[in-house]
Amino acid sequence: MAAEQLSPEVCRTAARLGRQMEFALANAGITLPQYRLLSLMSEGSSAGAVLADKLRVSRPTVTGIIDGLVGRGLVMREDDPDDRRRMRATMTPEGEKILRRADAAVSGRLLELLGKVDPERAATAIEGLRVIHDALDIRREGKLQGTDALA
Amino acid sequence: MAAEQLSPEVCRTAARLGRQMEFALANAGITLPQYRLLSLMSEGSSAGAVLADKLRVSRPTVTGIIDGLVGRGLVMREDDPDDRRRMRATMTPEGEKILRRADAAVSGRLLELLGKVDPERAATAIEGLRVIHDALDIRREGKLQGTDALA
DNA sequence: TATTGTTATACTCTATAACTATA
DNA sequence: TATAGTTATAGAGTATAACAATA
Repeated sequence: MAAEQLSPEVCRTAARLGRQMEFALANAGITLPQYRLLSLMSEGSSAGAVLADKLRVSRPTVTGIIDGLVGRGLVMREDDPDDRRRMRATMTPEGEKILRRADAAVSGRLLELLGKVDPERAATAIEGLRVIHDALDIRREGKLQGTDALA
Repeated sequence: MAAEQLSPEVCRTAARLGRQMEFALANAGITLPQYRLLSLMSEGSSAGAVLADKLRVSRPTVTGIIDGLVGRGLVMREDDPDDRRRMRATMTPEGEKILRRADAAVSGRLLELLGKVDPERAATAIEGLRVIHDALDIRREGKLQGTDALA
């Protein structure tokens, strides 16, 4: 590191990568925000406010994404018996199936992409994503301390 | 590499990263698609069809993004004297300024994020993005061979 | 009073189909 | 005929503000 500011190439790569993901996911029949939401649900979160915080989107946005997923039979809305203001979203078997298909599509796209560079460098790219994963999780925990109980 | 399929964590990280970029760019007053388009223009492309191919979006989508940027004074539309069907988009000084601000915002967000992990691992993450950059560019050249003359 | 989720509304991005102007 | 770009239209994701129900 030690860099004061990252090169534009590196910055823009993070932006370009997202479009590649959209493409891969379209083949799996799902959008990027839907993929993010299903991923989060598969980790155990379900209450709307928690999902919104973790995804860093507004609550109406979560309502909309869940509407779409419910409409496609990938998610079900349930009442929370402990607090009747709350909603709980749970994945249907179809939802779990499509999430696995989406993971495979993204994996395929990344591997295809990295197939064009030296294998050692490709390994660096994958390890780099793993690092970013850890950084995002550390950050999420920090930001959300105190609300985790709702997950 | 050698992996048959990448772990869900790695796949989903690529999806989550995009949302982080949206956030950083919002602080700079720009959207992710606008950032992608301005980035591409700063590399020399300007004809609409070429921008659409490189961004991998439809031509009407490019029209829309440029409409927004023109409306904000960040881009100007010009006629191509050589072929009057064609449009050429050029960045205004404000456009260049906001692109630099956007790069800085993204850089700041990435560095802040990676500040939470071991410096050596952070360096791996940045190097990984550089690898992905190269892979994307190699792919872009392959896909667009023959149309490059229009850039 | 505060919180959860939804509704109302508006804007951006996205696509496909149809159109105009030019080649 | 073919290509460049736009318009028309529709759908998804995004936000803020306002609301109802519950705590």
